[in-house]
Amino acid sequence: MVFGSNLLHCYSRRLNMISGFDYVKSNGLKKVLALIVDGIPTDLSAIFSETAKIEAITKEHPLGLEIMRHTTAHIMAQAIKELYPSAKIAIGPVIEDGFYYDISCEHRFTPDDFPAIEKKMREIIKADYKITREIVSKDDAIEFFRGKNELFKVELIQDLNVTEVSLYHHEDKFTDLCRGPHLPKTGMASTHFEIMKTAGAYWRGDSNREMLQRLYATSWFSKEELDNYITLLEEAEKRDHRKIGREMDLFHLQEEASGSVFWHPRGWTLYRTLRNYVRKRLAKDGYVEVCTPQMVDKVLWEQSGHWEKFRQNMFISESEEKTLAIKPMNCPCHIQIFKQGTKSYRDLPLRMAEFGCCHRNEPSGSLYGTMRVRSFVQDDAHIFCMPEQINSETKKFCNLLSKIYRDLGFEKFSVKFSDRPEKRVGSDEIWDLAEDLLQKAVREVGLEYTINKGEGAFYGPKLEFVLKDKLNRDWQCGTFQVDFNLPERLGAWYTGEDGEKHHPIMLHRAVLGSLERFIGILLEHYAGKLPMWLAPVQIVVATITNDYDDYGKRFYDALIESGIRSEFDVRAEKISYKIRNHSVEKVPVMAIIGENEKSNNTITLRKMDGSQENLAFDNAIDLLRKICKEPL
RNA sequence: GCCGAAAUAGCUCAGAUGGUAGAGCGGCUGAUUCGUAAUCAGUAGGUCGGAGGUUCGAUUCCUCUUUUCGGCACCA
Repeated sequence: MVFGSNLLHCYSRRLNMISGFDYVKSNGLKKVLALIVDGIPTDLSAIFSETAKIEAITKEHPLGLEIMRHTTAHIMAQAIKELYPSAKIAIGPVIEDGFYYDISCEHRFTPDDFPAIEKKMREIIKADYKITREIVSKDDAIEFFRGKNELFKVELIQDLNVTEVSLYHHEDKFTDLCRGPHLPKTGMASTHFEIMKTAGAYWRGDSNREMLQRLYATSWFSKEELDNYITLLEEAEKRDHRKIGREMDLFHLQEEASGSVFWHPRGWTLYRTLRNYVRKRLAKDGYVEVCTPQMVDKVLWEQSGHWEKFRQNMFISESEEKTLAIKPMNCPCHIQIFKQGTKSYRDLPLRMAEFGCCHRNEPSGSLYGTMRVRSFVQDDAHIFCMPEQINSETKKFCNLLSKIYRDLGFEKFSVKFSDRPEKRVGSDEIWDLAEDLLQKAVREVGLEYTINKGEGAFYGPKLEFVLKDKLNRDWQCGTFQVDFNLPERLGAWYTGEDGEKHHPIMLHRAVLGSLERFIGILLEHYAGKLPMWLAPVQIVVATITNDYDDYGKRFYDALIESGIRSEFDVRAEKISYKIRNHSVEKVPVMAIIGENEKSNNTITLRKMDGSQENLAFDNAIDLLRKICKEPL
């Protein structure tokens, strides 16, 4: 049993109650930020039964950092209120790596304001205000915040389904609505914080409501951790695919084609290499590849439901009397192919793939390099099958996906299982069956997964596959969706073993998602240093002086003959200049050719990390052929 | 789409209370022929994102607009 109020203090003896402070003191504990009492995170000021199960939260405890950051968020709000008394505070939660506070204020915050706010925060920490928790009735709390003109707080409390709420006071300087727990004193908050940026954010995440100013900040217990975090951000910035794409001359974007990528020769080589690799993997798994129209009459989109559900995102065109839409997805077209002729259960499963270019009119504010574009190609396929084939197709897909991710250098990925949403089509029996089969199949493959409750597509449950990159960032790429709906809407049938007509089940699936986005992920994951088989230029042959150009040419010709993507650098430059040049371009290997090589009929292969080996001419070719081979 | 910021040479960036712009790298030309991440010299690049307005004069001030960046919302 946990009580938040000090009013109970006087009864504590008689009821065998003890306060958190007493507990800490009597157990000789130090540097305790908060407690966990019978499993519930609690302030040190709390009073609880002597028999309660207690765990101390220190800096080392996972919750310690979170609680400290939360208190720091309150301190930031207090600082802002002191500097800008008219500011109204909304919410200030802890997030990964820090916290933010949403504020409504006449003053427009800019980074120039940060030092003053930070200074004020340090003053508040130094003043070491006591932080106390108070339980008040909902009505009192509403009255209190209304009196302070904190109308966001009033709205929050009104919407809470409780009779009492807890307030946190920084002595008489500042009060916030909060569930807690918090540090006992502002002085225990770390001074290793930094306000990072401002941004707009809708009140309660609703785009119809007021846009507030959000101040993001980070905070750590030690300077070292703060510095590490800043270094990590800098590292991420260096890996930015837009920057690397420019440096490696892979692609560009420009005003006149906002949201579409201009792929340069090197970028397109990477693109084709990736696509060909996936093609081969698909072929091995019994997929067939098709190509369907770019523009399709509105009528088809009306049948599929896209016209109703997805129209704002579609580019529309016209021709004579007809309204056409540029396809945002391939699925309706694949059903058209399925529908040609008659299909029997013997034709199933039919795995139909297409690297079709899709266009979606994404909101301008969401565009981001090649990661979020308006025109893109997915490694898309639809598997037409019978219900009893869902299990084996799921397993087959999961195996394919694991192989592809591993080949591309992603060892870790997680799986989310999204089950039936509230708004859905199809009977509960069908959903039971689909979820059951899908879940059973993932389990049989041996993949761990988490449940994403109610997040399935309206037509069926789905699996989502999330990659972890070298900076430990998550990227949702793969998807596997069970669809009972579209084949029916668009009139796809097959003749079953029973001689009756049935609608096939359609499995929508992609491993990489959009190739544009995936290439962005690859570039950031590898910081541009792509594995040999993906590198647009695999090797540059560089001579030390022009005296060795003939010998170098022989090697270069042999490389080209072997299908290795090579360039030949015979500029009258120093070898160190050439090495720097091609290192910046992230070419994985250079062949260095000078007197030593020519007179011994050898080649020196130098990797980007500086390591190198000297090999006989033919052995060098053999080695390069081997290491340039795609992993199939 | 919303809030905020930004847009100057191919890239990274500097600059002027309003008098038509500058550096480094890169490019080009020449010299250098060299052994592991920048050889030297010379030279050419700009409607200062676009359109209007104020002004004798605007890249600079104002308005609109496009795009980009950071978030929010969106991501069937």
